Amino acid sequence: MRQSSLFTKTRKEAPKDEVSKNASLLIRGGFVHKEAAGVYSFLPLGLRVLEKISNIIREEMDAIGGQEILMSSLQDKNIWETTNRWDDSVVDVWFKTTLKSGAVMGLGFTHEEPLTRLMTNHINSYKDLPVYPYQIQNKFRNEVRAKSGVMRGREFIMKDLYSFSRTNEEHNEFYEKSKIAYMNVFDRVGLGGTTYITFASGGVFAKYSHEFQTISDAGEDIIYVDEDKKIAINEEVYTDKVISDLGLSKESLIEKKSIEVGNIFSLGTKFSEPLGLNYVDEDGKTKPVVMGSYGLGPTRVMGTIVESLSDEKGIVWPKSVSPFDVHIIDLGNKNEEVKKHAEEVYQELKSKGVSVLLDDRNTGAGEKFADSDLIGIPTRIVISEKTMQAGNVEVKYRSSGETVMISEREYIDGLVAEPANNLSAINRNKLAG
RNA sequence: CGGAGUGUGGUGUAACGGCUAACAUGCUCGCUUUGGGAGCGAGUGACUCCGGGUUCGAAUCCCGGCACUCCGACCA
Repeated sequence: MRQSSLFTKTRKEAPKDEVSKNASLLIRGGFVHKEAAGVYSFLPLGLRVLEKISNIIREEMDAIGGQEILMSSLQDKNIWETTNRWDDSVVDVWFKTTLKSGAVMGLGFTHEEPLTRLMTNHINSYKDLPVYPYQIQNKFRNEVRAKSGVMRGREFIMKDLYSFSRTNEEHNEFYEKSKIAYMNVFDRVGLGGTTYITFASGGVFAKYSHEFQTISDAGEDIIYVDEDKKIAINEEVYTDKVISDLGLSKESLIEKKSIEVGNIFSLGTKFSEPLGLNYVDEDGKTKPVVMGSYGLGPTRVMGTIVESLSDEKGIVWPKSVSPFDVHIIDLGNKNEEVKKHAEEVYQELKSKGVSVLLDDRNTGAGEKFADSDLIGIPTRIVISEKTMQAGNVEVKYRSSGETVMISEREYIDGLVAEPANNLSAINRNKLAG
């Protein structure tokens, strides 16, 4: 894409009412637009990042048997009354709205109820199980206090997968697989090193639920991390008993602030029983389906990446989620030869399947560099009189700041487009096993 | 929901109760410049969040509302 035609502009200063680092940088870079507290629109650059994150999640969910669907946001109140989750005194984050007829509907904050009911149309026999539908969809939560930029919004995007299994054993098997899939996601988006599987309160059907917590000062949660075992305990269940149950010792646990980027729950038959989601087993008996739910928010992941990986100059996107692979800086404003050449390199890279943002604007070099740092594309290529005369390109890596002069031909020929699906072999094997 | 704070051109700021609401940035035009937000000049752009009140006079003081931010509580 040509930057001259990109309708968003960067800003030197963030609006004064944006304090959080993620919103400040995302707004300055032109990734998002704030509509209201906790409500953000995604602009071209931001949407590209969001789609990349979502696609990574899709690949990992599909790899463990997920089937993507898209459910409605408007929710039928009757079904939520069945499980006693309609009343505002029980669930205080509902947005509710009234139809012309006078009927009241809700805007979904999660989807256990409607999906469970939906699945009664499709699950009858043990032969129909297990099954793992998921969606990536806008969720609405009427938070009393939105905060931290895109991290805690009133409208946000969430991937929610629900598992439907015959037995607890079958459920547990999938539950363990989902942990691997989740860690794959966080690895791939660049948060692997700082994200921990965290034990949290489980509810009626399981001793624990599991959260995926990324260490960050911008976080709202407190967890206790065991660095060696790569697991953590949420403050809410941090007791001597839990520590010893998990085979950990207090001495090796370090208190950290963290961001909850995902969580998975065993639901047992909490929803299948009241909503009548049963199946006939091999023995001819009717049994309730065993369920689990698995949440992961692409918008929050995006915010967490910004919080974790940005520096004083701007964002530093990992390649896997960057809006573009390469940022070409064309310094040939007054030199048609240079301009033309930058255009040629742009076209050639595009033809190789490399996604490129070409800064062809007629502005000063300093502004181009500053914007490039802010936008945070991992690889920057500078094309100028200097580089052209030498037959070189200057390649600068956003994360390290390292600059190399390299033969242009050699560099272009060496570039290979990212494969659409780049699950690592290691992760593949883990899943196969 | 408790507490605190803030609302002034697109953005960031200034203005004792008193002249035509100032400065920077952005944007437009011209010239200059071209490897780190460069320069000069000319323009453009604000019913000072909304509604009342006090006053000869309100961006400024008072009341009400709305919005936003922060701290806390909350976060199936």
